[in-house]
Amino acid sequence: MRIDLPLIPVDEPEPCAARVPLFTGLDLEQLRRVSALARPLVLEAGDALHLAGDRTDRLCVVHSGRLALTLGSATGRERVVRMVEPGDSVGEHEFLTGEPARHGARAVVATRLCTFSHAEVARLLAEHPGIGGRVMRTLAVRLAEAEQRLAWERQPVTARIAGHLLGLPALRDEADLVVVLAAPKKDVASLLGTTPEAFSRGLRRLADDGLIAIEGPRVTLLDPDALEALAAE
Amino acid sequence: MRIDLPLIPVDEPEPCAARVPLFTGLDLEQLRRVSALARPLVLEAGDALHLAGDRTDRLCVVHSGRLALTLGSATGRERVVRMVEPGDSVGEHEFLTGEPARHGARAVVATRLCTFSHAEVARLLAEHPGIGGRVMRTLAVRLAEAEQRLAWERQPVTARIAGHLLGLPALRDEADLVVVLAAPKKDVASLLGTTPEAFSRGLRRLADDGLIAIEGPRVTLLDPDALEALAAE
DNA sequence: GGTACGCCTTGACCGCGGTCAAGCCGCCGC
DNA sequence: GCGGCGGCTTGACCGCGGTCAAGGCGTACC
Repeated sequence: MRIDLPLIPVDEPEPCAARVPLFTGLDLEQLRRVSALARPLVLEAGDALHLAGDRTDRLCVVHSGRLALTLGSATGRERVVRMVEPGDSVGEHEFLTGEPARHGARAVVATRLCTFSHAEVARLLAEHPGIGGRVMRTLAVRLAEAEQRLAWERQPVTARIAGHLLGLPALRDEADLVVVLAAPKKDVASLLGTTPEAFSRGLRRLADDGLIAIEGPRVTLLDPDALEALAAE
Repeated sequence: MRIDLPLIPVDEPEPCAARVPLFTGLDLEQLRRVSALARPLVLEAGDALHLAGDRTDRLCVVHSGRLALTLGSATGRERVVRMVEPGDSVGEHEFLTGEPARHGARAVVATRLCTFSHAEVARLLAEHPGIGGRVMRTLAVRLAEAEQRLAWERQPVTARIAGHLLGLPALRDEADLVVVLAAPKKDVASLLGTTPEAFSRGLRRLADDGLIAIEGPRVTLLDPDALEALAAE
């Protein structure tokens, strides 16, 4: 279910655009003008932003929450290929190529975003050349991540899990590092290219071996070095 | 073994830069100036352009031949994650982020390329804003391809092979479509995320089922519809 | 010519992980 | 409360494909 309320008024002290890396470098006045173009959008966990094949004419920037981009055959066998984190954007491919969306995009937790029409983005790009450079860098980094995952696919599930856990933002809890899974386990499993069952068993094995401790979505990294060794194969 | 001869003199009727999509849109005079900056390079099959971790300060455009970009652990378990075809370039990530090369790059057939220093590329980007857009689009398309492959990884080997064959440029030979594998089979296997043995068996099964005929690297697509059905899962 | 090497194929084995099924649990609505 | 549902876990099964090994074949080099 979608709600179309302007959650982030443009006359807030900090314009919404200021929070997204895409627009760093713009001065305050420019940020206000950019923010004025944004149309806010709120998704609840499970809501679809769009489906694969949809025609979309908006570029979306995530402010809080998280989107899963899925790809797959019509017969339900879909896979999460990327997570869109706060500060990230989605829809560059459609903007740059004019094609319909190739991913499905679904909120895995409650998510707030701002959307910009393709025409507005094109104007922003023309007026502020620095933005183009940031788009390029973002795309290059995403490409590197996707290819990294391709190379990981051949490794055993436990190694992929270890690598994934190490890549999550970690909190210090006394002597231990604690991470929180960014999405329901079935989605994390899909992102890692496996099934919920195998993911569950993989976590289990790491816990049995004393490398981690599991409490729901919270995972304590008891032995980061051993996890590194596993992930590096 | 590398040879550093200027294979493509800058005073050729058609400047070398004219052949690469990156520079389409520049006029003849601009193309000549760009081409004057290029340093040509020739690789034989098997030669490495650079290894993972190398510091590189050049962006390379492939004129003919083909590069395999590999990623993987130090222990020899490397995987081909992308092929760089004529007209494509390699080194954008390093140019945009300043990091050392994350892929290894190796010629899978004899390959001619032109290289540009990062400083020259930066100047070209600043002077010709249109190039930036093409870089973005190229990166977006590569990203889409990488994510497509991620989604394919869960399918059986024969399905991935079918999809790969259908993606190759096809020649008409009388009533049949014929494609030629772009690299030694072991490299194609790696690109598809499997082993030479499984790839060989997969091709065999498709041939036994009458979908294709194999003559060395030449593959005749006897039943494209059935291949499509397989690839679509 | 002979030898050696790399690529490809085929065979045999077997283990990881996908699949199906059942059970548990928390959450939500009635 | 109760029932239903969806997410997660665990168990059992087994098939795909990874691995090791051997052999054929083309090619390069001496």
